[in-house]
Amino acid sequence: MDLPGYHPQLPQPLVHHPASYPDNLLNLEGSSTSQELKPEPEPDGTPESEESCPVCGDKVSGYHYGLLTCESCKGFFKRSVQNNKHYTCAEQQSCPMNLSQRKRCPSCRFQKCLAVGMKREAVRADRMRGGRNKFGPLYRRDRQMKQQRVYHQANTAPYRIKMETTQINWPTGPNDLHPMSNNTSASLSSDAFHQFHMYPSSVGQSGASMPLDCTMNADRVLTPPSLPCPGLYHRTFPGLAHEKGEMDFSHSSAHANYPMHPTQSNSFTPRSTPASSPCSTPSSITPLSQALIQTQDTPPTATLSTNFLSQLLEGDQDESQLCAKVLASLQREQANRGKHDRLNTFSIMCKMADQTLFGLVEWARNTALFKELKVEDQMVLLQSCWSELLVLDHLCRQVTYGKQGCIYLVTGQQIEVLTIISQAGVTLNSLVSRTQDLVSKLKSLQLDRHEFVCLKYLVLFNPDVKSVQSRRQVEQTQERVNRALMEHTQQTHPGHSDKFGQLLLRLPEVRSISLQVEEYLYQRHLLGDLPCNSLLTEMLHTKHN
DNA sequence: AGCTCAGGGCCAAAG
DNA sequence: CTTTGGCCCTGAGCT
Repeated sequence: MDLPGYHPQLPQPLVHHPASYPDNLLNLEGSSTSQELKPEPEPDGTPESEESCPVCGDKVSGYHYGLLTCESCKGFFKRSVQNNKHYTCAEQQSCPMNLSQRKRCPSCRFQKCLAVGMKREAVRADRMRGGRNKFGPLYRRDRQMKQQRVYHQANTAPYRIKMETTQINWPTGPNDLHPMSNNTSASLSSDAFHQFHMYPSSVGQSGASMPLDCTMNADRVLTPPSLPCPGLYHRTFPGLAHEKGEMDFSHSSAHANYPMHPTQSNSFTPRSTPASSPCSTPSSITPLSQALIQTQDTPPTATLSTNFLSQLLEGDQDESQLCAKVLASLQREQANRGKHDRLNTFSIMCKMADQTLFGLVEWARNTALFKELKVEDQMVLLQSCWSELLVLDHLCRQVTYGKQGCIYLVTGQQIEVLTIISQAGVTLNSLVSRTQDLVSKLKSLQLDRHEFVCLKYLVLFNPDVKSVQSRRQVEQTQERVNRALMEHTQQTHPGHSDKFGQLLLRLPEVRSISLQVEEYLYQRHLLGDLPCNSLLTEMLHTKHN
């Protein structure tokens, strides 16, 4: 990836680089990618013919350099690699990529090609024509699996449920639980998040139920739910009780070996948020402005303190409250829906992100330094860095609570990374992988809470954002936070003189991941997969407009 | 031997 | 002039 230089302006969550490419190609590359962008797989047994290119959305013409792409992107990628092109983006490396705009920015197009999984090594150095490359057998296996999937769909129609953009089948036997089995093929790989929950005890019998609180081990066996705060998830949780066992967020039993949030409490009463009822918001008030307005009256939590760093930390969010708030919102959402109108997993993830985002806006608005800015500046800064803040928030959660090999959700639930990697599509896999790599680096740096908050500030107070009016003020805040971070790392890690630099060096990757997240979400948004009138969609719209 | 299909080349069209 | 993208050729691997 062509990472942007460090602009403390830059972020979301999930991603992996297949360790040994050929073995992973099957589910992670071609098929899945195309499916990620495609509303419905074709039931006629020739799904590829109608799939859309994961780079630009055009019609695919076959497998090219690792995955199904269109002829145009095939040619573009080939020329780029053969001629050793080095493109530069005139914007912020986040140009929209679709059929009509793919020619505008070759830099972003090439980056997207790489991001979705096109392989440089598949372009022959010797330019020899014809023949088969080393990926041929994998393409074939992938295609076979797709056909099996179509066959499977046709034969399990009564148990088929529609999940986000794909058709998901319940497994019908033990073999179906294998990652390489038919039901985990292309259609499933579009989004890991609706796959690793797909195995309730009454498999195939209850299409409406979608347990979100269970993880699966490497052998695809359903394991007990992994929840950090059992009380929050249990039926007896205040405000969440009596939602019936079929509720996705409450039917699991509490389990003993959950990590606990250090400040976990069951007494939290969820506040209502705009995002909890997005469609009731007046059209003239956008979710962001509403979020800004709503938090306007909250008392300042950051008072000028002698210790600048402590001041920065004062307004930081309480993880357990956020967790409860998100859960409550999701519970309400599901409760308001009919039995056959449950949110699918992708929508649930979007709701989680949306609530998290709202919390981040709330955090920003409650900080003394941010309050000093004009509302217009607050808006543009948040619009510029929201996804980076989400990524940083996710990273912080992983470093703080995450267990090795697991992704820790804001709801306290955990997902095994291997499960995602074995089933997710290219984009999601890439995101999960990159994010997990970053988590490892940050863990090894022994990042503490002060440092995370500083990174959030550095990202938020970005003087390079266009149309910032009080640029000098933003710049000064950023410099001040920068100094505070440097001094803090020198004090807490005197033997690790380069920790400060190492931390800053992680920010370009945060930005790069965030851009990939935005692009992925936007594609899903174009397919109508994102909940309407949410803060998340507003942010996506703002950038793409 | 014939078929498949992914990589490479060609070239008109577009910019 | 360069870049794009549709079309066709090639040839290893498969049946």
